Amino acid sequence: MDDISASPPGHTEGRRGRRGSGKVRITDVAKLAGVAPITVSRVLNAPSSVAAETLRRVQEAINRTGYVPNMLAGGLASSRSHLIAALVPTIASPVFQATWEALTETFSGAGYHVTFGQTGYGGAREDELIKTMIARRPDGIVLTGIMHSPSGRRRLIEADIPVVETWDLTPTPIDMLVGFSHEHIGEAVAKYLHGKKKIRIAVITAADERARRRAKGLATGAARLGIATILAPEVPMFVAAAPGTLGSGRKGLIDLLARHPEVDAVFCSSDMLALGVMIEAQARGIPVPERIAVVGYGDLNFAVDTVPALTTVSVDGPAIGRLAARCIIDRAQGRSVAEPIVDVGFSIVERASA
Amino acid sequence: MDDISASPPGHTEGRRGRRGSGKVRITDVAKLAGVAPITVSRVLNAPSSVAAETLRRVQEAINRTGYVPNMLAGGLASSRSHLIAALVPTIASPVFQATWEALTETFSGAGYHVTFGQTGYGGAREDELIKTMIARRPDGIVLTGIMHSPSGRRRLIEADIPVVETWDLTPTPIDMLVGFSHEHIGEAVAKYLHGKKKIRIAVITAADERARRRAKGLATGAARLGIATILAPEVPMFVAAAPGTLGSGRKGLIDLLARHPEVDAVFCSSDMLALGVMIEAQARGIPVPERIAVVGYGDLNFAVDTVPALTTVSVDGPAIGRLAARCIIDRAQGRSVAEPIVDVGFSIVERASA
DNA sequence: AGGGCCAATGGTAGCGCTACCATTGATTTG
DNA sequence: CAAATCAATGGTAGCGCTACCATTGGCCCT
Repeated sequence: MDDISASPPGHTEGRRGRRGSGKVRITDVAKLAGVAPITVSRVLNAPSSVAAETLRRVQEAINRTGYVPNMLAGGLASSRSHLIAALVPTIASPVFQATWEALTETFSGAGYHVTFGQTGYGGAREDELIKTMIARRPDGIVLTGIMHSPSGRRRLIEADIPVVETWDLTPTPIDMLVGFSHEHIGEAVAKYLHGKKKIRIAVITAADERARRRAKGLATGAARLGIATILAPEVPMFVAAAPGTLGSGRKGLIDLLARHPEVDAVFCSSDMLALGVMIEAQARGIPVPERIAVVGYGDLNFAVDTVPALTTVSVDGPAIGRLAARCIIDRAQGRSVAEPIVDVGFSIVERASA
Repeated sequence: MDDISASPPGHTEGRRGRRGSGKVRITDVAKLAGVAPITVSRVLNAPSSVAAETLRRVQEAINRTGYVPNMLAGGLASSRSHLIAALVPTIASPVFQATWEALTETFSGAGYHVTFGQTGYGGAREDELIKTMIARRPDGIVLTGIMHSPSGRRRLIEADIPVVETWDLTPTPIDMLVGFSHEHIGEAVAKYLHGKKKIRIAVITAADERARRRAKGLATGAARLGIATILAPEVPMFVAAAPGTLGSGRKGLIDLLARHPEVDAVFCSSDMLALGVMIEAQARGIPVPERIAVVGYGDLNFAVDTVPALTTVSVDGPAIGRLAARCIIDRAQGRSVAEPIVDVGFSIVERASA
């Protein structure tokens, strides 16, 4: 009872039975520590409910054996997988980076692991992905944008898992929501550029639904102010796979100037596009912002270092991540979520390019 | 036996017993289809072993009930989680993007889901992360770079899970390896710049171990060629968290020119840094490549569109991803892996900047 | 025709963990 | 001082699935 006899750090003692991984299990640790398996479980999941001396003994046994709990088994038994599924267009998009970082960080602090599933910007694999995600029984699901597909919505609702939609706004979320209005951004940019005496505003955008809504907002705002907009056709290259690239920004400006030489301002759907526009402008000797003003979106870390420094739309990405995580954690702990719909807003960061 | 009577698409029939998710289980589907649970399991996991008519009936039952298998239970029972853990510095780094994309794609095609764990560039949380990853019993683990920490190596070996190390080379991998030599890259760049009559080469690098080894390779190569190098101290900002930024590239060049005005070439540890260098050079009226040549690393999608177009080191990222996935898939299927150590090499893409 | 073989399906017994209730002994309370 | 309370621990019975080994019936072979 008080003798913790060391056993050789368990392996190759002939795999037991017909199945099993042949690895250390909770019962092995329990035996070594002279307690019941459930006590080891408590040491791991609710250490405050175990006596100090017992805690010590069990922890020593864990170290001695190199025990690593099997979360598949734990999750199955407790219906808590400690897993969060995040559906994102692509993990590499710098626009969302800060959000996923904060999300991961916040969840990690609460004992959850975030796993990302990539839907692609078209959202084609979305439905299939939701199914495979639900198959792992996550404790929460975070979506990028609003889930539009009815089948996807149904699946999520039937799965009975807390869901947070992010980076957008709708009066009818599936469950919870942390985002902002893309239409309002467009309108605000129109107003901003109007204030800068720009009257012929164009848009260069990647084929992204939310970007398109920002463009629509711009058109609405401009119309209201009585100024012209030129909604350029989508930049044809690089559009599908990823957020806009430097190259498509350059091509966008070339195309735009060919068709509408009178343009005096461009609203880009990402800072990378905006950088491309400015590089092309510089190559052609077009002064920014005097001749053409450029506004980006995302406020990426390089925006402050471009020449001229980029005026851009900034969204508090980390806040979205933190709040989304909070929503799910609160829900998981049985607390009711005070604000199931949060608008984090946005701001226009004025620099030199517009 | 032949009557598939519809039951109301199961929910809210009062959660059974004291536990359980209250959701459709495999037995519910089996009952509805008039078969044993194991047959439903086979429909899902080995459909070719089931008669066509049975297959049809079971699939209809699955659709009717909206059944989504519980992979926690399945994984526990079969010791196959269909999960792959990938440890990466940060998911957002554009340098690795193509690799993770190909990796995810290849695994996805074989029925695996890839989950990413972020170690941070310092690798501080690495050990802890490995533990939590192993707790989910992945069928394979993919590492970015070589695992150096002895405790990490031990854990991985004891876990008895296939491991692939990537993006680097070592004669003593834990298990399998797909990468290339960073030293050789440095040497090749030295040779390349020497061929361009550059004799005072500097390095601007992020605080990344592999980047530092490329710099070392450059020094080695330059020394062998009898030309000078200036190994600049690390750019002090943005260094820890992420790959180099545009801003740190600009700062790097400023710093370098202040201390070593004679510099005639700069090797950057990432294309983003290189872009920053070129922007700063342009702002100062320094002609690239005539006065200073710039070489990047990564061959990111914007490299071809910078002004001047960026000469950079290209690595076949997708190949690394595909091959790493193949290694693990082969191993999982009991096949022996023909080449457990693969050197994918690299190339220098000559454009205008050097 | 009898044996062997194979394709298709099922019964049973776990996988490794935790929820749910005991149970124990020590401590408090009226 | 008996009853009630509490902190600490344990026994039992699953969680939902699949490995393993039958079992069944049809087909081929000699």
